[in-house]
Amino acid sequence: MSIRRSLWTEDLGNVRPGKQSRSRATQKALLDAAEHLFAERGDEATTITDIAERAGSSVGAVYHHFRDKNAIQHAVFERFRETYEQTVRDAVSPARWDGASIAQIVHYYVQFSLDAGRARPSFLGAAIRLAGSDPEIAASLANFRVALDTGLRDLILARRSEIGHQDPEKAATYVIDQLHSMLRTRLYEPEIPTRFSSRSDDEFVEETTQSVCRYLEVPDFRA
Amino acid sequence: MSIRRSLWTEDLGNVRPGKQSRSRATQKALLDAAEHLFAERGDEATTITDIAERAGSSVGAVYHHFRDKNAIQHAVFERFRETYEQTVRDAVSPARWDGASIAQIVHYYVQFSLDAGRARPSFLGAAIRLAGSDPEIAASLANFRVALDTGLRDLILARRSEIGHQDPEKAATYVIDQLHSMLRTRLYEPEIPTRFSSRSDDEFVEETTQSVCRYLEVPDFRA
DNA sequence: ATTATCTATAGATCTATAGATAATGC
DNA sequence: ATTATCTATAGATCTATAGATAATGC
Repeated sequence: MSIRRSLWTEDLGNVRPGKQSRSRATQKALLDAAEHLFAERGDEATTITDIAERAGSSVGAVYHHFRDKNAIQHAVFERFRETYEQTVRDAVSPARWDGASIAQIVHYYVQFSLDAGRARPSFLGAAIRLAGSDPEIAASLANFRVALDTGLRDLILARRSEIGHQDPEKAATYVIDQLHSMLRTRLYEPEIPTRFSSRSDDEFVEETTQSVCRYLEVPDFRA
Repeated sequence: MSIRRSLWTEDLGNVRPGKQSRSRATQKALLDAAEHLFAERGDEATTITDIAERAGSSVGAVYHHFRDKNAIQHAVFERFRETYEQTVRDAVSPARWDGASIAQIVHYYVQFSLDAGRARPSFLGAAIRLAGSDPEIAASLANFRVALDTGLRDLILARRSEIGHQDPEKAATYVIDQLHSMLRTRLYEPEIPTRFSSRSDDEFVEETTQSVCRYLEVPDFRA
């Protein structure tokens, strides 16, 4: 039997809730395929046939599980969001950084971000490319960014006494921009290589930490 | 009469050399339209009809001037390249910075880049988006980047005696990455706003210069 | 006479659906 | 009996061309 439209129109989800164990496997294969293709060439250059082929499935199966192409895009992003939300919350939890200096926070935060980005390059990569053509996804990603930035900012400003810079609020904001701009360039923009990209991650972490510490005028103490 | 294919196959150009004065005006209108649309939504989401409409022209006219869609993309990039090449060469010419300190170079270079980017946002924006789907354009843009980075690096290392950082080569490379990552984020990535984007360009220039000077350990002297 | 432009449309490509077949689990 | 998958294809959209009409400049 073919898809009953009402099922899709009535509920708000992007994925058909499966009733056989096969469903989950197929859905995962389709989402993995879509995630990689979106990250590599973007959503517009990716066809339904591409996704089905890469997943070792068929076009019909795609439409059994997802209402339309837009639903696939949102499902890919939704999976990213669910996984990432918790990670971000953990990363900037004050408890995690209890007793750490600003230098230590910066050092380990950059290191962690590089490791996370390298572990699954398509993950945030797909989300960033989807945000380019879908305002709803862009808005959701922006919220994430605000949560992450605010968390980091609070961590830094809680250690305000370490800071020599005459305007700690402004300086903390600048530093967060610096970290995220440089991390994103290093991880997700291979089409325009940077000078520093030939150097190791360790050197990147080291120089970034030094740069931030000297700008904020905090002691570079990372024992 | 319709297009003679041989004209396109034989020559290597992307644009038909016009023989009437109308030609130049139509070509400019088409390239302007394409540049803006490519910058806003990317090349894949832009149709030939979109370009013709925005230029106040017709689909037939587009194909009179350009071999195919790919030729339009390359022509847009080519126009960017010709204009930008000279600007970049001027910007990093040693003569221009004769007698300037590192602090002054950084300050005015960032200021100049912001002004140039704001003056014609679609310009580099279109080139960056085109690079995402065209390896040839990506390679050309990468060459640009190398020329610009090398020029800046030479300017900084020619003032090596000002630098306190123990590894001037590494530090100069890092600084160039920092400048270009942050400029690009600030100018061309509106889908993911940054914390600092609510602050003025003047503050951005000021904090960037301070950050660079303190990291390099050069005197922040900008008289 | 040549060059530039327009309208209309053929041909290619992609999304989404129909209808048939295969697998699952009560 | 229900759910999942496949193949084949209708319909929409986009690129590129054909052929007719209008403007230019020797």
